[in-house]
Amino acid sequence: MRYSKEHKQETHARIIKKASVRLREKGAHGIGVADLMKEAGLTHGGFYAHFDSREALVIEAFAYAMDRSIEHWRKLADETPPEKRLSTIVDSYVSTVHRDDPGRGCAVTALGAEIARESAKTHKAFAAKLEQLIDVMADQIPDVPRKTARRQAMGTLATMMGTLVMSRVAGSGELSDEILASGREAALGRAEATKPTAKKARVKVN
Amino acid sequence: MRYSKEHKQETHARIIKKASVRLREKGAHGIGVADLMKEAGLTHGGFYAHFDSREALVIEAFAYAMDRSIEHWRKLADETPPEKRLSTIVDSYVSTVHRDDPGRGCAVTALGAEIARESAKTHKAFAAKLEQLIDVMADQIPDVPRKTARRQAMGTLATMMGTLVMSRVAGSGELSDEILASGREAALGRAEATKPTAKKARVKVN
DNA sequence: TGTACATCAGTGAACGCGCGTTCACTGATGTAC
DNA sequence: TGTACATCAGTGAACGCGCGTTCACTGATGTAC
Repeated sequence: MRYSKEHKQETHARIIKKASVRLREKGAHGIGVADLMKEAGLTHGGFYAHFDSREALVIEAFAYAMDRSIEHWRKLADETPPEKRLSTIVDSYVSTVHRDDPGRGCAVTALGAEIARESAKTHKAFAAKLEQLIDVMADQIPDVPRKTARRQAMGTLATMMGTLVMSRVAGSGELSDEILASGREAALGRAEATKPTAKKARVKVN
Repeated sequence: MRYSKEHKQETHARIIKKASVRLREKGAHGIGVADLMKEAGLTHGGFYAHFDSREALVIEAFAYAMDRSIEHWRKLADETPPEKRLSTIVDSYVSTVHRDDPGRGCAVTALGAEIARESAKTHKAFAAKLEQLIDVMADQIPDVPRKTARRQAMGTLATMMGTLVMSRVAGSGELSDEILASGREAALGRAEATKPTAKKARVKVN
């Protein structure tokens, strides 16, 4: 063999890493194979030594992005006392930093609607990673049955993601900041509201 | 003049109407000018008698879709007693019918992430319509100051939109249905929680 | 009312361009002796 | 250790195709007389 196995793997990983950033920034169809390879310091011809097709790269790059999110959330949770874990994740997600840097942010908000229209293969891969994301979120909700935690996690995630999409649509002015603030409040308010004591209080008024 | 002014306007409207469906279904870049014209029963050459560019059509078609949403929400609200208006809108939005028919659904969930990457012109048009959507939503929240209503509206909208995006990413199986149920609960739970009495109860536990 | 002309929405061929993919080739490095 | 050979990651030209846009033309209908 000309190059060591590691060499090829390293190149492969580099392509995916750079692509995962640019695809989140520009959309699943917003950047071409040639430019993606250039990002990795290569020419376009070598692409097919690493991937069967452009679509295969999109799938791998997406999975990579989702794995980084999952990893990031787990790390945030590890560094935070249990009762503050959820709010720490929400605060880091629903932020101007995240809004203004989609390339290193959540792949669901950046690519979700587009991927939902792709081939069944791409779609399936995306759905599997979303399920993992829900699980990590549910892990941060203590003192309730798993089913409740998952339900809670889905609701909170939906608020977080919807907030980010809306804030990006709104640009980066006053309205956008207002949306972020409202979304943060909505996500955390509900999180608070379903803690055991809070839940009791909420039930009282329904 | 060959045709009456009305004739051209009718054709123009027909192109936009059909395009607004197909663009929501296939994405802002998912269908070409020729196919869009075919949808309207025309050939592609005539396109530029109606629009300066493809982008101009996307902007008009998007605005049309948003206007239909706004109209639909207002109509739903008119037909519903005040205290049930918000939940009626949420129920119709966070539904399998909406999830499975993006072409006739909310343009923000279908195109939001994509449009956020477009030219400033497109982006601005989108942002203006989003603001209107927030206003309509805020109109359905009675008994609180306008500012609170708007904040509440943004949070609820974020949950609704995030839920729909997530459910579409999840496909149309069990997970997807679970996401819809959780999102509906999250959106409505919060709406309840911020009614005057509920708000008081929630403050108590914070 | 009937006829000649002007208008312009709509047609369909053609354009230039960018994209995903293919392919013959290169040359640095691992392997065999 | 040194040399000849084999491998294959990476190169860059070329391909076919679809797309947005342009343009010369058409022909149905409104208008002028």
